[in-house]
Amino acid sequence: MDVEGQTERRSPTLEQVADVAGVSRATVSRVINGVRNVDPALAAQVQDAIAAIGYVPNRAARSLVTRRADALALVISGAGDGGPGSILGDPFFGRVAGGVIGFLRPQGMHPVLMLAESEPARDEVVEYLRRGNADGALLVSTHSDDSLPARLIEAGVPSVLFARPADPIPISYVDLAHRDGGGLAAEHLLRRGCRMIATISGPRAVNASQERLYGFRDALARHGRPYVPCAEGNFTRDSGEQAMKRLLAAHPDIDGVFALNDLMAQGAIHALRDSGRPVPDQVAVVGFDDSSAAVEELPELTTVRQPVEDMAAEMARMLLDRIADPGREVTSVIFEPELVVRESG
Amino acid sequence: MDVEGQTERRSPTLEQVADVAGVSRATVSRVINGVRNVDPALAAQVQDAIAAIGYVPNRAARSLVTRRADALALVISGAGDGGPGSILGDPFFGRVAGGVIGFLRPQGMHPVLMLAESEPARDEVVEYLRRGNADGALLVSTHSDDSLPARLIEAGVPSVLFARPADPIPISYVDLAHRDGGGLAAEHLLRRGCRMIATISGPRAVNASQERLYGFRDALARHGRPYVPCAEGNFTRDSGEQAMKRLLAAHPDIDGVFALNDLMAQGAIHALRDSGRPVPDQVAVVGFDDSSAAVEELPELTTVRQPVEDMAAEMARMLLDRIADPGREVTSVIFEPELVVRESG
DNA sequence: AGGACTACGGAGAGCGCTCTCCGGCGTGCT
DNA sequence: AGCACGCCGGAGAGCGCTCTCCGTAGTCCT
Repeated sequence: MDVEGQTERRSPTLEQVADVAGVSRATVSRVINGVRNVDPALAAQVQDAIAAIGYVPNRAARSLVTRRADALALVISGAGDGGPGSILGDPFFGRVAGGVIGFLRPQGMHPVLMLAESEPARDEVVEYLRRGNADGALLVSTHSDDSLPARLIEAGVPSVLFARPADPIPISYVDLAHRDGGGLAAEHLLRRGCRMIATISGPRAVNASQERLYGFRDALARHGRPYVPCAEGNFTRDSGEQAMKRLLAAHPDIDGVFALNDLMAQGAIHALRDSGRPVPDQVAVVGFDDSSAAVEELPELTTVRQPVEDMAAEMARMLLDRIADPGREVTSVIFEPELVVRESG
Repeated sequence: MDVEGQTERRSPTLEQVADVAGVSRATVSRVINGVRNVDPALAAQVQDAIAAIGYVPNRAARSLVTRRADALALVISGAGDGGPGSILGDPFFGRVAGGVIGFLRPQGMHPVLMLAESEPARDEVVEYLRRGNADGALLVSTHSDDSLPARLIEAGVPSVLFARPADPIPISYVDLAHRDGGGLAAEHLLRRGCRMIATISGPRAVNASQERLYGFRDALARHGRPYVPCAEGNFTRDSGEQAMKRLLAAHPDIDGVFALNDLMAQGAIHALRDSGRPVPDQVAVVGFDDSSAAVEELPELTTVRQPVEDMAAEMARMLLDRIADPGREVTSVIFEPELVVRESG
């Protein structure tokens, strides 16, 4: 018993296929990659040989010569405090991942999942990509002051962002017309006849939050409502509940609330219920995202839909384009939000 | 301007480092990989050269000779109906991914995320792994009749399962002592003095569901309660709500409910509230998992905690062990659940 | 002091694949 | 009928790295 022989059972190589098919390596390679015309009879021989010995191309060998990893990194950057799990638990990332995978899979690619919630973690992401472990990065940042986009550009790694960068750097991105979304929410609340409208915002550092708020306030201002009270949350359910309590303490007559995401909207609804203000009868609540959280709890949320899966798929498409042609100009695609009216407002 | 020159700006190679440092490639390789003793003075020279020209090792070249991809696949198998997003939206997978990443990252590894919710998708997973894109698979199956574990073994891909396989196949896994968890829930409800106890189960095909139920019923039987009504759900919030309604219709006097996961428990609570039975005052509800859903909604759930992150980390550890030493026997690690008492029961 | 052993750097052979270059043959045009 | 061109298969040179093997130098034991 040769122990070496046991473990060294190697998978068949292209050369073996060539031997079996009675052709050269080059021809086998051409058949596999579909480049140039190969005589149909020869091609069939090659295919038979491949099937006969169960050949699968070796990715490392191919990568070595093509200088492509045929892999993308999906980087969740600027993640929070509660360890790796906390951020991934957010259904938002599930939607992004789902959209990315849905697009990539038909191309035989799969994303490498990376978290970059600390500075050393970000170093590692850059290092990983520089090594050629992936051909590019899909970046989902939770903080707008994230250094990663700039660092990736500097390292020459093709990248596409989900949401525009805070600083003007030459990088492609997809984004939502957040202001329009805020406007949609405002018009809806106005249409419902709300008189005392308040908002629950996200952290100031989050650009999307600012934009939604801006669009909301702007629309209200255009209807002669210059002042909108605002309490700051941090996108968690609990923070929404706390924010709502603060708002109620200051303005007991609130009859309309715009929360900048669904989770905070749910929290707000609970705070309202606790204080004896049924939703939507006394207070209308509008969320943002149309995440799964919007329909998981009653009343189902009226919310501004963000087509996250489509945006994620587009992001992947843009990155693939860019990898195929690195010279191409950076681009951006902005998606339009949509109001989804349900029970809460 | 030579266009070729533009795009062909290649990253420095080990050979260039060797030239700069005035040593051989082998020595540079030894310094980088820390094998054998290298004269400290030479090692320093090499390190300086690496820093000077910004060298990073090429992963493909290394993989080619070491026959290792230094990557693992995290496969979510048997996923459901609602497209890629639906399953990833489940916070459970976020916890698994978080646990895996938390363990893998310190080793410089990152999981490749794959979905295998259809037969062609499973084919692709096998193919992907056979190509050597990853050294092994971390498999999270939602259905016990999943063919993937067996196929991966057959393909010689080192694999570790989250939850034991339905059929006895030689594969390593981590799992929870689900029966003990069911027992914990039963004893808690008994302790609370519940008289009419019902259960909301998951799909029959899910082994974990059967086990939790078995443990629950067994504990009840030991206390002279041979019969426990059961309505079947499918682990979604809505199915829990529907199941609860069916249970109430058949047994209006229910005062204790054990739902086999938190989401269904939340749904049950809503159904109970809608029917004018406050939780926990009239009916005690116990969930399972201690997912983020358990505390996102009021009342916060009394539930059986499953240490998913720890289990996922252990799974990664086991897989790495197995890859390092393929001859090693398959093993299993069973985690103990823990009762977390909150407001709902 | 001589021999054997250890320590450590260098040379060189690939790992499995792609791709350029070359050559032979068949076809169409003059 | 001769020549040029296009089509397609084969040969061979690497891609960047690791690792075995070898040689030299230093060390310890008898």
